[in-house]
Order: sequence, then C-alpha cells, then structure tokens
Amino acid sequence: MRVASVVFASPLPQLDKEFDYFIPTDLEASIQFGSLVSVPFGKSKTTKTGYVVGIKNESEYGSELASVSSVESSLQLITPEQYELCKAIAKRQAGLVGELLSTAVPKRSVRAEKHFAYSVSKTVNPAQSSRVSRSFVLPGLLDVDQEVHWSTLFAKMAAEHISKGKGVLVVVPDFRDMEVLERAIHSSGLAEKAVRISSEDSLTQRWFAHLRATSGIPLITYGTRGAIFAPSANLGAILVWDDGDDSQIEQSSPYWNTRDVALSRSELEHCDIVFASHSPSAEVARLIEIGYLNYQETQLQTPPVRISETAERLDGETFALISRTLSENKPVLIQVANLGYASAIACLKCKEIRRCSTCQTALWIDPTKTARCRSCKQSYSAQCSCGGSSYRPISVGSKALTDQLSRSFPNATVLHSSGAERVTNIERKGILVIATPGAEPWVEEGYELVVFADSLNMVGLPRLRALENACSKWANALAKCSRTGLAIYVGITGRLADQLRSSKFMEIVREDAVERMEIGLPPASRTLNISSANKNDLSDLRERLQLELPEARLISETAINIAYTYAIATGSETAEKVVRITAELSRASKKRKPGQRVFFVNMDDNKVI
DNA sequence: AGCACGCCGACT
DNA sequence: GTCGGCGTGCTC
Repeated sequence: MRVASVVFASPLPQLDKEFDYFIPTDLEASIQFGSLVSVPFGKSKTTKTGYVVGIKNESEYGSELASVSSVESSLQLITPEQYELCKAIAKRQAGLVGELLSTAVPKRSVRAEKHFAYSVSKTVNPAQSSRVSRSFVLPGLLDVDQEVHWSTLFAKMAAEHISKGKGVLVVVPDFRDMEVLERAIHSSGLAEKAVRISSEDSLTQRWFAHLRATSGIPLITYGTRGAIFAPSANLGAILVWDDGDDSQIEQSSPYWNTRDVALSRSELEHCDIVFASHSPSAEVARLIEIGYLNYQETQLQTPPVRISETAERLDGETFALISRTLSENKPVLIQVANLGYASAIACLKCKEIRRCSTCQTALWIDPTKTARCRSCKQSYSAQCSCGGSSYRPISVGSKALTDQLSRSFPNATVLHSSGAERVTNIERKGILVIATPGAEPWVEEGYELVVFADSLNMVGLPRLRALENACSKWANALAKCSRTGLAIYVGITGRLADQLRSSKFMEIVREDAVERMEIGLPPASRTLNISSANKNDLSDLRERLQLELPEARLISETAINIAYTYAIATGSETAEKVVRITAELSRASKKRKPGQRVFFVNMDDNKVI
C-alpha cells in the first residue's frame, strides 16, 4: 500500500512534523499532493484533518501505520512550492510550519468548492530560464504622473510575464493600494487574468480565489501581505510595493514580513523580484549596497519644497499659505504624526505623566476624547490618582489640530482622515485635510499644499528607524502633491533640510543605513526578541543564550523580554539554536499552563530598538 | 482529546 | 513493597 505524509495546520509544537498514513487502495485515485484528508490521531475518537504533502511507497516510521480515514477534498489545496516556502520561513523564523499553513491556505468553504468550475490543468512548467532579475524601482514621485506611477509599472511588468505564460505575485500594504493596483490591472485589460487574495473578502470569495490560484493557470495573484504565500503557477515575478510599510509585518508568531518571504520565495522558485516604493526601506538600501538588488530610477519630477525652521507647529507663513490656498478653492493636506487629541498627558496637579495602572504605558487621549492605554486599550477617567482632574497634552494629535483649524478656518471644509475613517478620495476644491501618515485621501491632480506639521518630532523619536520611517511617510504623502504644488516641512534644519529640498529620499535612507551597518546594527543584522511572562524562565534563557550564542549582542532587557542583534549571515544557525534552547527550557519550566507557550520568539523584531 | 507512563507519597 | 494520584508526553 502507498503511504501519505500528512501535516496539520496547528500551532502546537508537538504536531509540527509530517505523520505517515497508509492510503487505502480505494482512496488512492482521489489523493494527490495537497489533498485534504481525515486521519485517526492518537486515542481520540474523532479524526483530524490535514494536508497530504507527500506520497511514497514506504515510511521511515518505526512502527505500524494507521490508515487515512477519508478524503475531504481531492483538489490540490496547497502546492509543493507553497509547502517548501512555509518550511523555509518556519525554519528561519524559529516558528512552526503549522502556523504558516493557515496563511498559505485560507479557511475552507465547502460551498465555494462545490461551485468551483475550473478544471485543474496540470501544466508542466517549462524549463526555468537561468536569468533572474532582482531590482528596486523608485517610481515617479508624483501620483499625477500616470506614466511612471508604480501601479502602471506593475501592471506593465505583470502583462509581460503573463504574455510569456508566467504567473505574477503582487503584494501591497493595504486596501488603499489595492484599489490603486486594481484600477491599473483593469485598465490594462488584465482583469480576467487576475485573482485577489484579501483578508477583507468573505470566506467564500477567498476560498474561490484560492482555488483559482491553485488551478495551474498562470495568473496575476495580488493582495495584502498574506498573498506572498499564495499559490501561483509557473511563477515568473514577485512585485512588492512599499516593503517598509508597517502592515507588511505579520503581528503574530512567527512574525514574518513580506520582504523576507518574497526574497526566500524568489530564490526557491527562481523568479524575478521587484521592490518599489517612494522611499526605500533600510533593508532594501542594504541589498542595493551589497549588489543583490539592481537600482532603477525613473525620471523624477519633484515638487518645490519649503523648509520652515521654526519649532512651532504651523508658523505664520505656513498659516498664510494654507489660508491663501483654501481661498483659491484648492485642497490642502496636513500630515500629523499622531492620532487623537494627545499622544501623552501630564497631570496639572502632580505634574506626572499619567500611566496605565496595569502595564505602566503612557496614556493618550483617543479620537473620542477618552484617556486610554495604548497597549491594553483600557479606558481611564479624567481623574488622576493624585486627585487632579485636568491635564496638559504633551503632543497634540490629529483630532485636536482638526478642532483648532476648524475654528481658524470657519468657512472651509475641514476633514479628518485616519486609519479608522477610510476616506479614500475627496473632491478637488478648497478642503483642508488633516491626516495621519498613510491615511491621506487621494484627490484629482493632487494637493496644492502639503504640510508636514510634525517633521521634527518624527525624526526626533528615539528609535533606530525614525528617519527611515519618516522618509517613507513623507514620500507617500508627497506623492499626493500636485504638479504645481508646494510641500512644507516644519522644524527641519541642516543637511537633512538640504536633502529634503530636492526629495532625495534614496540618499537619506542609504546614508542612514550605511551608518547603522558600520556599527553592526540593522540592516547589517537582525533583532531577535524573546519575551516571557515568567521572570525565572527568562533569566534561565538569558544564561543559556550567553553560553550558546556568544556572537549575538545583547541590546535590550526588561522584566518581560530580552533582545539581541545577530548577523544576517548567521540567521539559520541562530534560529536553530533558539528553537532547541527554548524547547528545552519550555519542557523544564515549572510554571506553565497546558497548551500555553513559555516563550514568544521573534527572529526579526524591528520595533525593539 | 484521551490514554500510557512514571514519579512520588501514603499506607500496609 | 504496592497502590493510586496526577502531571507529562505522545499520537503516524
């Protein structure tokens, strides 16, 4: 009898391996790689479902095998390429294949499957061309320049691969970029060849899209970060828009990010890879620096820039410019770093910064004017523990500025836009938009005036990536400027001001990255962050890591976490050691509830420093 | 999920 | 020396 290797989409470490089962002869015809099967498991009376990831003549397992109970779906629900990718990423991120399977294969909808009309074509992939191109493209900065717009470039590249019978994978940060990309795909006449993988679609839609993507026909598979794991027949290229955006990082274990998965996948499937953004991430800057990525600049038309060196948020001249532009019935955009009314508050009576009583995180005033903890979301009354009932805002947020400017410009339409509002576009007239980074609405022909009200605060943050992140946020908002528009940075001086005058984001980020690399910080290295609720477990871990990972550099330590940097080249050995050590210590740990993790391992934490 | 195994304390 | 309670590990 033939043997099937089965994997389970489970986050339990004990189940993170392949289990072999006999295939009853009557089921053999309905089982292929990627089929979903039910199998007996342990002493349980109910069966477990898992994917077939191998069919062989015999098993290496020492004792007697059980048999597959039934076939749930004989379609190829996961491709061999997807499985190899999951294994590679799990290994590198010190995580489990089981955790990634649910990203690679969405939740099943039996109804959608019944109506699935595509015949599965088992096309034999043509011989791989040995020439693979890897590049970073800095597209036209202004969105109004359709010819050099990133979505136009992506649609062109996709069309080229499709015409050669190759599949294309496109990943963008969020729904706004999805809309833009979709428009470009549709106007290039590629809609029939495209399939969307989005967590915002219904279960049925997602499952149908997944089945279409596994059907063996080369397609343009596009979506948000999870789409990097999507099936794609005869993959010719992976296109990633804005790899440095925060939403390109998965926030749950094993904490992968689109860029690194895309790089692994392009190596595994020998396909082209293209990164594009208005301002590069430090990691992309490094890959260009070491010659891995080829840098392609499209001709740039940059808007005129004015630098206001005052520390004031809106100086007199900026204020006058806003007023004039609005009176000319043209749109104005103000980018503000923080959401809500205040990013922190100090009690007027005791002068202390108010903090959450459980986690000690500074409280902020959210868009509903409620004092709230940023990390555990709990709301607090206006009253401080000292009895004081009034506070002073530390940094004024987007809502406060919106209220303030509504009073200053009583005749203008003042609009607030943040991640919550989902304003994607506005009419072209005298509207004043106050937006948080990434939530700037699109307007035809672009804004006549773009003001970066918090420039100084953004670069002044005590974070490794402050400058890189600021550049990305500015560049993306600058893209919404009109051809005749003006951009104003408030509070910037010196060399950075000179570079910003000509929108030299590539140069700014490259210099910043090189400087960091010289002292061994990311992007020359990656950050390993391990957290644990138990102090003793964490100190045991610290000891073991000091012994067995002497090359890793301790960079931060608190009661609940410990962080190191490690050289990128040592990544796989580091991950292997971390897996072994945390597994041993988890087993030895006294205080632990069943099924609960002792350690949370993030092999690439870009927030900790 | 549910069973076997083994370590340890209580009792004969 | 034996019984049994329960925490731990394994399941192809």
